[in-house]
Amino acid sequence: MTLTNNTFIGEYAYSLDSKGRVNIPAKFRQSLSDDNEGTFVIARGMDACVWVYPLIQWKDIESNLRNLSSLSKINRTFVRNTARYASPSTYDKQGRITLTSSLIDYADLDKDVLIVGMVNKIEIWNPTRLDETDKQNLEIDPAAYDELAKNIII
Amino acid sequence: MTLTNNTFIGEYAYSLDSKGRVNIPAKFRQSLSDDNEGTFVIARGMDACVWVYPLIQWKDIESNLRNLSSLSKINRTFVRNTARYASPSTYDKQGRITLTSSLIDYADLDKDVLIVGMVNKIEIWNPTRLDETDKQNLEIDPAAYDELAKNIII
DNA sequence: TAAGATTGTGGGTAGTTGTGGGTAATTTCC
DNA sequence: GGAAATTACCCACAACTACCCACAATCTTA
Repeated sequence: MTLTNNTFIGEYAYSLDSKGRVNIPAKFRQSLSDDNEGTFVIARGMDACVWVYPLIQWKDIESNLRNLSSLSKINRTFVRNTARYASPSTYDKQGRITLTSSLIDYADLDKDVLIVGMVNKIEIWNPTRLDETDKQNLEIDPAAYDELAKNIII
Repeated sequence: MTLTNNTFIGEYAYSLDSKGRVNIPAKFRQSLSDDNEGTFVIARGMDACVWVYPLIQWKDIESNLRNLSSLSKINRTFVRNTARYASPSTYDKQGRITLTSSLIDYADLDKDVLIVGMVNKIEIWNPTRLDETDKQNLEIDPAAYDELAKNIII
């Protein structure tokens, strides 16, 4: 039942325990290729959530960051903000990763969390924050959204 | 008799059992190519129904989503809304797939369901909801049909 | 028309998955 | 260098899911 390697879809309601651990859904783990070595890289999301990349995917991002010249101010800022809060996390025998308290604070995570598959990465949300973000996104220009949808036949 | 591979037409009245399983019509299963690995991807429909894609069809959508950079907010929203409610489902020896309770709620499914072939995908409806949707659609602007006629020969 | 094959539906069971907590190893700090 | 705190690893259990078997209704074929 594996789709494409290192690809994640679906939504799961899990819980963050007192030690800062969250389960990675079994379906996501099955999709991981071996060269990820059971390791993810967790980072700040652009929205109020935690981004979780499989190691392989992150290495790709790293090499892209490497190509951004630090001569440009926006590049420096972007690279700094991306790299600064990122950290690797290997999952235990039960399939859980440990989040840093800095990221738990950033995403405002409590006991109940939502794990969302974002195709090439995973998002961890406080359900309330995700609701709020959803509502804000209703204000997105429908024309721009349609334009995007036009290029993808669903 | 199979028409084209991975192509679905016709309507079937089946039932959703207490475990959330629905049968995929035998005719639909016969049309599936082997590279689908007996797997569908179920997702939220644009109407109040469940969309069921053969794996191959979904992989196409997935690879389009993969190419959308998450730097852009509209891209993130689009990927999230599409991927979030999707989930793979392999059919069992009897040819049934299991629906998630989230999708059963969304489509307001009860025991009796209607399976509708939509050419490249399958729809699962609550019969009452489909009736309602049909009635609303009678009010479609004839001009819209004329516009459609430009794109398809029937 | 009758026998056989196929198809749709229901339910039992064994294995998997999510979650909590305990203990040992490691790191930090005085 | 040693105590305290933190982290990593392991075990246990309850809930759930996937797999299997059974049977009745329908369709096919001779």
